[in-house]
Amino acid sequence: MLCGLLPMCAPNPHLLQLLQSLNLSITTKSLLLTQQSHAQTYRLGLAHHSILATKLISAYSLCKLPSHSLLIFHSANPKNAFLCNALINAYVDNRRYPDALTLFSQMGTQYHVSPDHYTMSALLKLAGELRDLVMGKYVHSWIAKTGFGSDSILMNSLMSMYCKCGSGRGFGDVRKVFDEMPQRTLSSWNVLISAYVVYGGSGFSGDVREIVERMRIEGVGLDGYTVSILLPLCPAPSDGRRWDFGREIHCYVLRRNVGLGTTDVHVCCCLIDMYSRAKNAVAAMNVFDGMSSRNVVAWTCLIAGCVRNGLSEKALMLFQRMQVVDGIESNAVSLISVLPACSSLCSLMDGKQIHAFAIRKEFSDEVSLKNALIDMYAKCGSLDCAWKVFDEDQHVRDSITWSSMIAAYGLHGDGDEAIYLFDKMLKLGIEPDNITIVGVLSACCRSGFLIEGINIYNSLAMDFGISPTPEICSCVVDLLGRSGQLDKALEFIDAMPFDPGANVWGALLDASIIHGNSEMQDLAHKFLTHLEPENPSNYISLSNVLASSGKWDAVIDIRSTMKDRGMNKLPGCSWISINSEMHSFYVADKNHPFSPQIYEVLDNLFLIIKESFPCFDNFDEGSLLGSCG
DNA sequence: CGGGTCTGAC
Repeated sequence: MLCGLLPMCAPNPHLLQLLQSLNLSITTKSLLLTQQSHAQTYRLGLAHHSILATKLISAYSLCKLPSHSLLIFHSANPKNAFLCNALINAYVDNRRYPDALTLFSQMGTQYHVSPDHYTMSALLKLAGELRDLVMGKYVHSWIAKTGFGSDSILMNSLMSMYCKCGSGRGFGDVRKVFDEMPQRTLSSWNVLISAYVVYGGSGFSGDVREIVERMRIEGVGLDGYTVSILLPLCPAPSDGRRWDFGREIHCYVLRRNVGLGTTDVHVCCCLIDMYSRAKNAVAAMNVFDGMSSRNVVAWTCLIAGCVRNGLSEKALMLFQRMQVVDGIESNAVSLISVLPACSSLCSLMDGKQIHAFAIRKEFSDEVSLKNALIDMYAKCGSLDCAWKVFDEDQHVRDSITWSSMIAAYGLHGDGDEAIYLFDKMLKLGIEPDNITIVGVLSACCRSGFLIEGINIYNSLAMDFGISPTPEICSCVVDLLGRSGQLDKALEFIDAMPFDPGANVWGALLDASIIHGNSEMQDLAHKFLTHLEPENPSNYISLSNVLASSGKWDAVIDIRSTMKDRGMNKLPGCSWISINSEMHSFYVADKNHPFSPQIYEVLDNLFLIIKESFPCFDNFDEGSLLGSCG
């Protein structure tokens, strides 16, 4: 008997080795390692081993293969709570919620296993995902009955559930659990702060600051999670230039080696993103350069940051380096992030290359990527390609896809197609949002469709339940203004439910310039320079108008005001790439070798425009050139 | 030497 017992008690070297290899599979989420370990269990005759099976269920779940987890579950007998809980979690993590529920209900009846507090933790996660407050409260009462209220992790799960299921009064429940917990961990504080972020509106508000201050008083330090929750709140809009919480948190990270300083990819990504939003591209770059290892998210953070700050060439260069230097493949999100760089450089070739990569990687079912491609093609001048992307797979479309294509037609001056598509979208029962409306209204503006535009605007509340946004209102002002109804545009501005922003006055200024209304010009200019005293474009546009009508005294006034305030307007520039050669043009530029021929075509185009659009009658060539500045 | 909470790019 002794001989038979000994091998059971002594640690089995094969078992230990397999456990280590499985732990590695789990930390690296490697399918290959998981499969190798799985094969080993058969070779060593350990396929029924409960501990190995539990680990394998988790490992396959992390590789997004919950069906494989189920096979493992079936191969292990008898069932116990470890196996059941691991499989329920595998289902929840892979969004197979009905399967998770079924297994829970079968635990007692079919497998004769009693649910324990780990099961309840899994159920809380499930309730949170399903926003099922009834299920969540069921677990809460189970905890109260069984006396597991001192299990901090379970209580953290409970808070997290209330946060997700809350709908309005959720925060009160989160707070109550937190206040009544006998023992808190740092994670408890982290859940509390994320709940404040969910319910407390935007920014580094007073409530959040209060919690962080309380953590300081109670001697609870921040960890990588805390920092990742707080950084997206910085810089808060209310911070202004008074205080820089983002930088303060960065200093804390460096001082206290949070997440081991610059090795925590999560923390670094949040820092890069924070600095990018604070318009500090240099600081973002420094964080990136200091990272010991980078993944696709880190690269994408930096690329998106460059795009956000107008560094499009840099964004494209980084995109290339990510793949060539670090050997990291881009995913759908990184492609979506880099596409606007192609748009702002009008680089159709770069955009097409990214599109080709997406096709090779079979990302074609990612609707957000499709939307980004439509937008890119439209902005790079290829309406045809935009349409092809829109048209190809009719199942992969959401309301943004429609909005993007409508905006694309608007951008290219085809108001008819834009309105046709808008109607088609409505007929298919797809709900427009305020972005869709801006797209279709600006299409109306560009094509001079006053009646159609106003009709859409008037039907917003009734037909779509959309209330006007500042952007929508500025479209209406543009619409009325361009068609010469300047007084109505002004009336509309007075009746708007919020203070008109710079884009509203800008639209009115453009319209009054087109229609030669100097009174309205002055009014719009006055408000515009009041709202944006530092924007040189606002002065230039008026100065150009005054110059074209020979009012040189007024021009000198404006120019000297600009000089006093140290304003410099970079001259506007257009460019086009023909046979890989870049041709660029400034206003009234005559430096191009083919300048005479180019102006001849321009003159002819101008005549055609004048004949086709009578509203351009008040427009002479001088003011056309002038307003291009 | 098994299963559970909180974090990132569009």
